[in-house]
Amino acid sequence: MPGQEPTGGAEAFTRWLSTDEQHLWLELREFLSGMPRVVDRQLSRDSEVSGVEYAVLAAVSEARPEGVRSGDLAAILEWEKSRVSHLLRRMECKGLVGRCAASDDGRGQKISLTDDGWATVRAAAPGHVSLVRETIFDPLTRAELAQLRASLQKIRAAAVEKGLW
Amino acid sequence: MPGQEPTGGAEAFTRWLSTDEQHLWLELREFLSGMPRVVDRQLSRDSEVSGVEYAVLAAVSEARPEGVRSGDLAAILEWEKSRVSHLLRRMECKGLVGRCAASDDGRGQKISLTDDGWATVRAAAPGHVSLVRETIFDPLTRAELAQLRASLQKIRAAAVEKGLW
DNA sequence: GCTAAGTAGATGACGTGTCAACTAAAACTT
DNA sequence: AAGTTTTAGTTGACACGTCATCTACTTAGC
Repeated sequence: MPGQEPTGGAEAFTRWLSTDEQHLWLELREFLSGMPRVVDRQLSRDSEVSGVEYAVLAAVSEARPEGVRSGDLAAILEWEKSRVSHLLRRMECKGLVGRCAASDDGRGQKISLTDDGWATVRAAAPGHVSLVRETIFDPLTRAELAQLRASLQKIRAAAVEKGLW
Repeated sequence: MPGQEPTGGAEAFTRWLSTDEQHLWLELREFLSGMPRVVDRQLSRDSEVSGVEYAVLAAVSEARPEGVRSGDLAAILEWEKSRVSHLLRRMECKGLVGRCAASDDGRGQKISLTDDGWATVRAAAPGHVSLVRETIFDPLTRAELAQLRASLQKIRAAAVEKGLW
């Protein structure tokens, strides 16, 4: 539906989408909004964390044990710093992560998991991985997976080139 | 990073992700969070609407001219009713859509575009379609597009089967 | 050393999505 | 017709992401 000529205007040389293209774009849009919801739902049904919280827990759990700088976390996750900051505040309130002042830089903190954070990520990981495996890796052949990855990379590259990624 | 065994636990028979699988899953996650942002950014840079607003405008613009029921809108967009309701309220404030009581059903309203809504969607459509074409349809071959669509459908089907879609 | 520029991160405002609870009108039941 | 159940849609609380702005520290230039 969004991709078709809006009834009435024929002003410019826009190459509107064909019916086939519209179907794919629709499928893609549904995938973009639906898939994160699926991940979220599985996690908050089977554990006490949301998808984004899990991403943070997992990232911190894989960093050096002294803790990670919140800026590094933002880089790893490819998120905005403020997004990380907001989320860390909420997660600190829940007792999932702890912050302590960085020794070398008076501005930053080292983020690390609390015992609760560790317990939570350990409890959540198997279900999460199973979901990913059962929805992504099991239904597709190796060739399809490779092709999928290549296509996503091409799309991303095109967006990067337009300066919008 | 989320998909690997959380250091320390070897309790259960979880089939953790291989390095290759982790890379694909990472690519996919970046795609899931990055792509909607790309669409959003293009729209709010070149017009006065967000991605979700555009989706509503486009959907309403293609419905019968008397207007659409908000529930139908939710079905078309595959959104929750409350999401549609919230968004319509905001869009009504901006003067993009109008509501009038449905003649046959005292509960519902018919949603339709205001002149402003029409002008907005007509102005935004070409740029939006160009973005989609240039990031999705131009970089990929017909075969890749067909394959992409098939893969997304398989993934979605697997999620539906798990009752999480 | 002192000022200027840059960096780490926090914060507030705002738009957005979700869930659960709610209101009111249909539709069904007997 | 009165009561029950569905259905349409709204609302409020809350989590979340983005943007612009702010503070405090660090670094570079002189």
